[in-house]
Amino acid sequence: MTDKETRREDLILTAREVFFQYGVRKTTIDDIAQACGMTKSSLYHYFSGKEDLIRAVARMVMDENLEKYEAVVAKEIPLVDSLAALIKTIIARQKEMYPKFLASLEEVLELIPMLKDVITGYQQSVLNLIKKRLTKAVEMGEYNNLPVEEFSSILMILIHHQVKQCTDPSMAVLDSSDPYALISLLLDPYRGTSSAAGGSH
Amino acid sequence: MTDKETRREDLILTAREVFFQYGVRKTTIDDIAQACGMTKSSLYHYFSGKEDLIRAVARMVMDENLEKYEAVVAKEIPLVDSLAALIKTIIARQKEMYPKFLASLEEVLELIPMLKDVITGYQQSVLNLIKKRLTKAVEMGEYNNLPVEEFSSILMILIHHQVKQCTDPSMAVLDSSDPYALISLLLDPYRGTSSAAGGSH
Amino acid sequence: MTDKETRREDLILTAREVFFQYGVRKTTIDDIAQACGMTKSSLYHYFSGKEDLIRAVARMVMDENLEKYEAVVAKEIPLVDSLAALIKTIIARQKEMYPKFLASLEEVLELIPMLKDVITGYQQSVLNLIKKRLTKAVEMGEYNNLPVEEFSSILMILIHHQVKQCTDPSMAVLDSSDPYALISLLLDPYRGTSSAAGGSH
Amino acid sequence: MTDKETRREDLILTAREVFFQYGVRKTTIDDIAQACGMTKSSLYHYFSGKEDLIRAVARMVMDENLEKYEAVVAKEIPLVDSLAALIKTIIARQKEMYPKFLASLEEVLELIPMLKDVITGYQQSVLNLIKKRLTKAVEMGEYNNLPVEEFSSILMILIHHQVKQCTDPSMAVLDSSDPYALISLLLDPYRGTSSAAGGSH
DNA sequence: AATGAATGAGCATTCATTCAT
DNA sequence: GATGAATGAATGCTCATTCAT
Repeated sequence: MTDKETRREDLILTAREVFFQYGVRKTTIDDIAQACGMTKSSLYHYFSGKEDLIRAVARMVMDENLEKYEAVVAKEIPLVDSLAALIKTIIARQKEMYPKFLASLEEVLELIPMLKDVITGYQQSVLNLIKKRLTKAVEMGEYNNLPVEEFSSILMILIHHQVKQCTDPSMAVLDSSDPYALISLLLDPYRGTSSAAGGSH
Repeated sequence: MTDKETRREDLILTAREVFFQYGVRKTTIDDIAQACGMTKSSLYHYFSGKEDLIRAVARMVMDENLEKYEAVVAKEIPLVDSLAALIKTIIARQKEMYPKFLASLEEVLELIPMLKDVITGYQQSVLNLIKKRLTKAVEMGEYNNLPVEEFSSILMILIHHQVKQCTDPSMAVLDSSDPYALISLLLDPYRGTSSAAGGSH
Repeated sequence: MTDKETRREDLILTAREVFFQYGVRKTTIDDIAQACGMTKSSLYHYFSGKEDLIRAVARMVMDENLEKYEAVVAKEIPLVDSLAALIKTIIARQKEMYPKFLASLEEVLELIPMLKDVITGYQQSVLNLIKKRLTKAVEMGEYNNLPVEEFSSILMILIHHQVKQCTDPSMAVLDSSDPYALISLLLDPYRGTSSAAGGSH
Repeated sequence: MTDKETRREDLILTAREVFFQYGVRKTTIDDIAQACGMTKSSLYHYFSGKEDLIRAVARMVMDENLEKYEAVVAKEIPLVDSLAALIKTIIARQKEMYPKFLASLEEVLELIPMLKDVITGYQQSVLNLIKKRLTKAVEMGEYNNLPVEEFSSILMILIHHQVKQCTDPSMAVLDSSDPYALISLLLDPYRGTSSAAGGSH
């Protein structure tokens, strides 16, 4: 990686902070430049414009996230634990780094509609992670008659919501204190006779 | 109601149309004034600013909606039918009148964070509608062991998502073609022995 | 004319001064606003943008000019005197009001290509003025065998050049001290036997 | 010529290409640097700034042109042919190499008013070429009573205009299809009795 | 009650130029 | 001799809001 590319990566990191602190739309090129300790014009040395900047940040965030989530789901633990761990990871990631992540994604779409494919692809990837995990659980006989398609989506949506809630607790609709309980609640009716079905919670 | 207050109500109606056609952020005071057949400045006689306008519209919309939703849930039909009807009503309301409703709510929050309480209250009201209906179904023995709290929230979240999807189908995660089937899927495991438990679907 | 329209006309007059002092491209909206004693934003109350402003000024200038030129050519004097008077009028107009007139017209075209038709039309109008006058002289037998088409164009081009020279004397190629002599030089070979052919110079 | 000077000449050649492809104003230092296969900063080793660059290119272009034009006029052919050939050469030069030449010259003047002397000198040189040729024709008895001064200027101006037209046909005022005919038209009245007066057209 | 007029703060982008290495 | 990095100044346009009439 050249010097310029390295610096660019650093700048993306900084930009990410700013974007997710103020939101994508309210963030000025000037804001980012200041946070980077340089002038607006200098920033244009590394990025062709605000869109380029947003695109880069979005890509970085999505890549990082997917990598982490895949690692979590890959662990050999019971389904419910696995999903609960996934939720916790996702939420932790938001809290730790991007308080306005999802709100921003929607803003991003408004500013750069062309990014829709990228974002949709990202969401599909997360959805597929869940789907694969459910399928595996069914194949191993831990669950019977589980409508994998539907439950993948339902879980995805619930996760999405909990992530949002953790960003803005005042919007709470569903008590997110215990993801494990929530998942159990939904999946228990389909639990198989296999002794490995439940989690170790 | 004074003359001024009556006029104000009319203006709110008009503003609502404009807000939900262009979205809250993109709508300028000028847009609304024009639609109201008056000038920007005149609008300031009735509203203290854009925030006041948004607040008023938001309140009106929420009140109207709640009234409609309550009427739907009040009907004496099986639970699943009732909930499916609610979803359909909510979605229909969006499509029919406010194609950008939800997007706008989020924009609103960004522009006027102080409105958060109002919106949260609205969502709690909808949630309570669902909770009451579920409770009633349980009390009537149609469902057993149904965790009302949790399922109210889950349903609320899924409705929220489906409404969003109907606005922007490209973001689809869960196939929304048949709300009835989805609800059945979730509630069936708790269906009681009572013959009235299921819907007439 | 409403108050706003009157004010607009005033602003156009001021804008004209600024445009032709600094040139169209170098003139900032801010420059004009300042000259008008108002702020940028206020100017946008009267004009939709820089293009609108330029368009308005261009129209005003062309209309005024054509009116004056037509009056000059309408006078019942010998051809050479008539044309010499036209040249003098055009030049006087430039000197008196718009030191950068022609340069600006070209800048205008670069900024707003859609104005090309308007400008071309203006030039055609001036050309037609000359053509009509030549034709009349031929019909009255003052000149014989005069190729009207060609000489109209040639005269037009020479006028164009002299106007340019008067703006920037350092670019002088043709001594413009005596337009009358120049025109005589070109037209004399075609002078008819009629005693009215020449001018009273 | 030192190494640096040689390199400078090369760079001027390249810069010329770029200037006349995009026009002087729209050409950025970066554009030229890229075309030269170096960076902006490096260019500043050879030129003190954009002005220096423009100046150098302008001088080169003028020198080249004058050389070519002199060669054309030096040929021993009838006057009208000679002038027609000159026009054709000038126009060809524009079309072949610098589609934006004249526009650029005017842009140049706007950007660097100090270049006015240089350009004026160039135009005087071309004018002198024409004057010399006319004088020679008169001395050889091909034309009588031809006002050399005036006609030199007139021809110069018409050439200038035709060159412009060939760049932007929409601005056409004078049909440029046949320069020969135009020149004949102007000069014929002064043709001498000498058999060599006319052209071989 | 209504309005025309005016405004200030805000923003993405471009480009010639400088300078340390 | 070459370059990457950094910069400052410039510019057209938008919009919520205020105020005198």
